Amino acid sequence: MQRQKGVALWRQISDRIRANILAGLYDKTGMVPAETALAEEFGVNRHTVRAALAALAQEGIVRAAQGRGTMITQRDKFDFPIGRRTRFSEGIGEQARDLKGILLSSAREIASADLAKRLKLNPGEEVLRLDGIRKADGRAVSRSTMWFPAERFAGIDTAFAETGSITRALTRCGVDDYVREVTEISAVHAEPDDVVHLELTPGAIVLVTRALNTDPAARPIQYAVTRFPADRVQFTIRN
Amino acid sequence: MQRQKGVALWRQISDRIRANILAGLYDKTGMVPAETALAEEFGVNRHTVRAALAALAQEGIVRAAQGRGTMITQRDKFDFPIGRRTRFSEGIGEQARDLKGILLSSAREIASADLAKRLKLNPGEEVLRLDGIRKADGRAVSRSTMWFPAERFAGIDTAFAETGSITRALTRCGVDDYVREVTEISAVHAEPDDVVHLELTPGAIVLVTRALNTDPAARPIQYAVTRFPADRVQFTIRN
DNA sequence: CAAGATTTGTTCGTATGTATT
DNA sequence: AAATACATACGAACAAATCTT
Repeated sequence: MQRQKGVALWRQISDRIRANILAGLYDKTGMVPAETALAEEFGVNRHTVRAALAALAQEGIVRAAQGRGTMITQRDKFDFPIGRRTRFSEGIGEQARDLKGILLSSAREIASADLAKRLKLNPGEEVLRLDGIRKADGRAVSRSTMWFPAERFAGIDTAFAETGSITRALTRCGVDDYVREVTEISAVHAEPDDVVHLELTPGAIVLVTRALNTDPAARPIQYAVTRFPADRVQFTIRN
Repeated sequence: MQRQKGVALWRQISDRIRANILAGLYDKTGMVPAETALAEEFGVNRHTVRAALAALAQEGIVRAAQGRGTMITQRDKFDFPIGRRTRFSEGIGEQARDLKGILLSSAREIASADLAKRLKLNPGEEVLRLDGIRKADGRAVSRSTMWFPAERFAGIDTAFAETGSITRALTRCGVDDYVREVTEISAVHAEPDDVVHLELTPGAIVLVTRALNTDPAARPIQYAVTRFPADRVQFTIRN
């Protein structure tokens, strides 16, 4: 490896590996060669290769797994429209063949002060909390924690588990229509749980939405915090 | 430092430094002690401390500068509303005292195929490109590249430079009103230019919006790509 | 299933370069 | 000019997870 002055060695190596990936050099196995092999190839220390790979992992281009190797992870982005009629299934609908929601866990709990305010509940009232993930074509595209007023939506957990769709689960609870009142969007680094459920690398980016849905009478029916892998999802707001 | 089994040393140290920062231990100087000092304090190698600090820099909690030290950077988030009437100055308005837009550079160029389509221009028509940053209370909150049809908006570069506001610059060009047609939101890691202009750490998160504004007659007047530091900004969409 | 080989993850040591004070 | 502090790079060793034999 030639030492260009002013550019760190690991950066140069990172650029070359990225170029190799884009050129399809490793397409057969879908993996980057072992760190020791790359170190030898570029004539540098294994640490230097690791720094280069860490940068690529940051970009979401590769994903390292202990004992297995460093896999290449390149995929297209889903576009997720956000608006008054936002519905997950319809939004992703045409972009994926296989779409499913999976209920991870559910619980009945007392609403926190903040949550009670958002859902316009009285202090002490109970809510149903549902944790779930959504997959499109086998790839995890979101991870949600949702809260519903417990009294009105008893049984929505099983309805969601069976249908895999919030819209259909709400229909079973007598809500034929609902609208998205407000959506907040922010971005953070992936937490350990994100890494597991969304199949990300530590340090990857997660887009976070906090959304309130109401029924046609403007009564809050659901508050949801959803986390999306930023390398697989973007949002579109049409006005 | 006690070796908890199963948790990497640098992670434990990272957690302790973060706790120290949140506890206000370093508030006097606003800086973390030097790496060598931390290494001695925790009884580990300086590399291990560097790994811990790198993780905190990733989270946007600290920011290292060669030769100077590692500074603590914690701040509140601005909330940026997105909707049909989206205007930067009004959106941030009440959240900051001092707000200004700074023109970095401007150029007249031929619209790319993609851009011409978005602005509904004929192939070969020219556009004005403006690059600028916006600061709120002295902190950079966004970095934009904006394109305007060159013919209709001649002189908007100087108008923006003088007023520091797109809305006011457009008024000077005879556009009294405009609406946000569509906004795309995604998130990526900071590029070198982001690090410089938005005062970020490498690896920090940047929220990217791509927006199209039109005049009341639905004619496109501006296409803008804006990059926001995710640790300082979030978006809200009200429906 | 067990043992060994492979591959990434962590930690220490050491040295030198470069920017800032 | 000198001291300080972060940035980069190499070497060695062992741990942990995974795969192969």
